[in-house]
Amino acid sequence: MTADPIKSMPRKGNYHHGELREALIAAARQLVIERGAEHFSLADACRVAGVSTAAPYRHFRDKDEILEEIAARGFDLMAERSMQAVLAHSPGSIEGIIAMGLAYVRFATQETAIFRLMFGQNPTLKEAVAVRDQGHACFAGVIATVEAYCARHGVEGDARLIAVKLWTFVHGAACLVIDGEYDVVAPGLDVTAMITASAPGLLRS
Amino acid sequence: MTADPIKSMPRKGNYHHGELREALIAAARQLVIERGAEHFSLADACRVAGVSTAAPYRHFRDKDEILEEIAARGFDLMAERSMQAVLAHSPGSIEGIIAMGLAYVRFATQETAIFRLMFGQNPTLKEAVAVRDQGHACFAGVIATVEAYCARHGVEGDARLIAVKLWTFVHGAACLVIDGEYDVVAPGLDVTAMITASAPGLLRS
DNA sequence: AACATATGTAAATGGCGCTAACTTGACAAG
DNA sequence: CTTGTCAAGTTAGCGCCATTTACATATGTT
Repeated sequence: MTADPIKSMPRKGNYHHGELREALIAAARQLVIERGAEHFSLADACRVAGVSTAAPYRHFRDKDEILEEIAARGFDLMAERSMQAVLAHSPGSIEGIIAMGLAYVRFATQETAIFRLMFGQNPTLKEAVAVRDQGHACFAGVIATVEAYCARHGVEGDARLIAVKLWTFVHGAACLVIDGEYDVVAPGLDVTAMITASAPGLLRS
Repeated sequence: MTADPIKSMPRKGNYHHGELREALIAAARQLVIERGAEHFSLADACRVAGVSTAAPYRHFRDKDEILEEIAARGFDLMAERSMQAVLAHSPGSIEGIIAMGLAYVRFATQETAIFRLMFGQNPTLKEAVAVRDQGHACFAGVIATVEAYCARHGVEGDARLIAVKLWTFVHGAACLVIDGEYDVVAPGLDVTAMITASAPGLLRS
């Protein structure tokens, strides 16, 4: 009775999964992407991972904690994509800053459900220290890039404030794009062009 | 047995409530404000209104429809507040435009849960025609105000594009403020000052 | 070999969204 | 005044979900 050929299918004969934590995160992430965070059920993730609905509670406090983990990794991914975009251009150039902003919006449109999870969906998620730290680390890259620009172009203003302005504009664009708000109000708007055109003005002071 | 003094308390002796639709919207709105849309349960709204959990289905398709109604009225309220802010200043002045932007952010901070409901919480909500229409009407006021400014100051650019830029910036600020993102990354940031300082640049082209 | 611990399961609880079938009250027609 | 109809309530129940409790099984240490 050790080997039940039916139940052993999802994990290969092991009573213990071995990597259930990662498997659950992967399953949950996929389900969030497919159906949105608000229609995500932990029970579904368990079915995908092939475990009982009680199993996650050996690895996570509750449903929210698994979402926090996904959000935190989302910040990682976004920081990585942004940095890749910056590094494709010469250091301290405005092209690098624009590329970073466009990467931000691209991330929001490509990983919409994750982006929504990262920003504001659930107020309790923001309390999570992990999420805050990742968000901070992600933004640190933006600051550094803007500081490089200011240094190279002799801008007198506070680099952090300029970075915050850029972030504000780009974040607003990302939110409005994924919500389809521009479609209602300004159909056919070229968001890329808008950001490219607005960047110099936002960097001026 | 016509008058049951116990059950008649919430509604005054009527088997039929009479204004249940409005009562449910009011109860739901209050609960959304208190606990956020994701922790709102229709059953709670029923308890507040003093009816059974099946009662709402005589007035709403499902839980989402009552949230749609609340979101749509949120756009009304926001449009009203924005217009009040504009009208406090001379027509076509930059002060009016700044006041409108600040009113937008103030709405987000004061009615955070409603604002979150209006923007992006639930993708299915956006499909609702009522919500789209209200959003459009709300933005129409912004366009008109910006057009008045452009006309008075001889700005050559497309008024609609300028309005979209302003909206983008202010929306980004509103989202980041209510998410507490500025606290993490730029503690003590004066959002009002940032918007006031950024407005002239955004209006330039 | 025996035990402790980590990690799984099954079963149960309580809440929710939603539906079906029944009931009540208001109102119009005769 | 009775009667029939319809809108708008109710109760009961289904299935799903999050979470907990008690139990079972691997794993690794001694």
